[in-house]
Amino acid sequence: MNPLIKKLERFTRLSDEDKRILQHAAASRLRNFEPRCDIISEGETPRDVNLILSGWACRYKQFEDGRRQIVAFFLPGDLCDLNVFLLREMDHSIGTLAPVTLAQISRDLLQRMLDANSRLTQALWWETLITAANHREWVVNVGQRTAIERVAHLLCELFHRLRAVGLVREGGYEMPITQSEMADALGISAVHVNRTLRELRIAELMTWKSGRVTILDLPALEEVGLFNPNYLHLDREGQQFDAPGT
Amino acid sequence: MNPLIKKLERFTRLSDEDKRILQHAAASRLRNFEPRCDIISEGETPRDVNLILSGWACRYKQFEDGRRQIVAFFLPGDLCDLNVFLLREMDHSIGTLAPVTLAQISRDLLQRMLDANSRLTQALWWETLITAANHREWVVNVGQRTAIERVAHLLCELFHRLRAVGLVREGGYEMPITQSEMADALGISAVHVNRTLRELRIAELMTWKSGRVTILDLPALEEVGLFNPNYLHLDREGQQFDAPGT
DNA sequence: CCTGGGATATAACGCACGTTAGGAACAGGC
DNA sequence: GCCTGTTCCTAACGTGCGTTATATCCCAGG
Repeated sequence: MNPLIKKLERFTRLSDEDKRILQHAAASRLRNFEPRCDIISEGETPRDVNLILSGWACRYKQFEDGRRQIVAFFLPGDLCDLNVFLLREMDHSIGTLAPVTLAQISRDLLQRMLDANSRLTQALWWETLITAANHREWVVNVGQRTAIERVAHLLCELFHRLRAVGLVREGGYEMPITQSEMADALGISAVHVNRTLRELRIAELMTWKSGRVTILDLPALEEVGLFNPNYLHLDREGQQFDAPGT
Repeated sequence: MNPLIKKLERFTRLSDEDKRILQHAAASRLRNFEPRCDIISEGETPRDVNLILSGWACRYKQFEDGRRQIVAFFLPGDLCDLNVFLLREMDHSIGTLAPVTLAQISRDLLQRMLDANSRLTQALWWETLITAANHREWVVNVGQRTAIERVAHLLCELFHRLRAVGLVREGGYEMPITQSEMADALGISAVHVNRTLRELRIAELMTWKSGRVTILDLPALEEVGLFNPNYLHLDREGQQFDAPGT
């Protein structure tokens, strides 16, 4: 099933018509990308909204001297993103990590979807605000947390987000990235990521081998990472829609 | 003049009617806040959209152990923010730094403004996307930059943003926060902020005394901070509006 | 004028993390 | 099977920044 529908349904009730429209959009212009290649680069003008159907991608910014910061992960069901409507040029890049299949939704089609359906408009507003909330938590993560707190926090975030689209099985999930990429997301060195993972492994909170993470003790891991899932806003919200202005 | 209008006009042309509506909204329910108090706290349900008319505020998140991360500064003309429409509870707090005057715009009024005027709707979309872009740059700032790069980068950001609303005079601006608050925004200690400011002062790039920052050499400061203003999207954009779907 | 309290300034010391280096494990190609 | 490259893992050493402590400045209040 379309992971975007799955995700949006956590937030608002979608009619059969809504789902049909989304299904149609997701079927438009499928493309496949290799791992570690750019979907769109900083400075380019965005043309389409991309909906990730499978695989992992990320937003990142890179300095000329080679330093790189990943500022968000894209998982199946994520839209990347609505900048296309408004911003003349990308201020960051979007690249794949694992092999990705995505649907390119043209600005035109999306505009027609929004014009015709105010519930979808609201749902996409919601997506945008959640993205910003996620960015804020990442600022906190790299700004205040210690290395072990950061690693634990990220593992918890991925667990919750992947569970929301049905990709957690047997208490774990596929983790198709390298420790070095994780380091770029957390603002610490790859060596220190490795040290930190060892600590978590020894504490029997999680394991990570052959591309699969298993969470052994979620409450304990959340405690280590000072993790509060409220910023993901994954519980059903948005009842406000039906009665705006109360 | 209303700083919000000034800011939005950098992005799109506003009709007299648009301006009248904005002016009206900004006049609704004015409130004053003392320095260092919360406008809305994490966990609360937002009721109004607040438009900062004068003074400085910030978004922040705080841990129980006292650590705090400021994730964004609000300057005059900033809206804080559209979460009110969609999110049931705040995942962060908004508090003042300097004394603040703001206009509380009710959800009701804002909804009517948006329904009646698609150009304003687009302009607020734009505001939201810029907010997210700003958050991303802050992730990069705390994740990758060294202390001196962070300080320089923040000083440059403030310079550009304040200039956009007409608050830069004689190559400098009012800086109504403490070094300790700056430390919370940059993810470094207050002591190290002080050390770093000394370096910038000795290099004759800037001065900061009695609540006023003067930028002595902007190009050099931008170079130290690896600063690229593209993420602020302050140049006129949004021509796409008038011909969506091209 | 003096006094108190917060902000700024600077120094001394410690540690969490970065850097460098190298070996082990693993995957893909032939 | 072998070769080659990438990722993982660990150890040793260095450093940028945190912590603690104290002095100084500045302004508001009396």
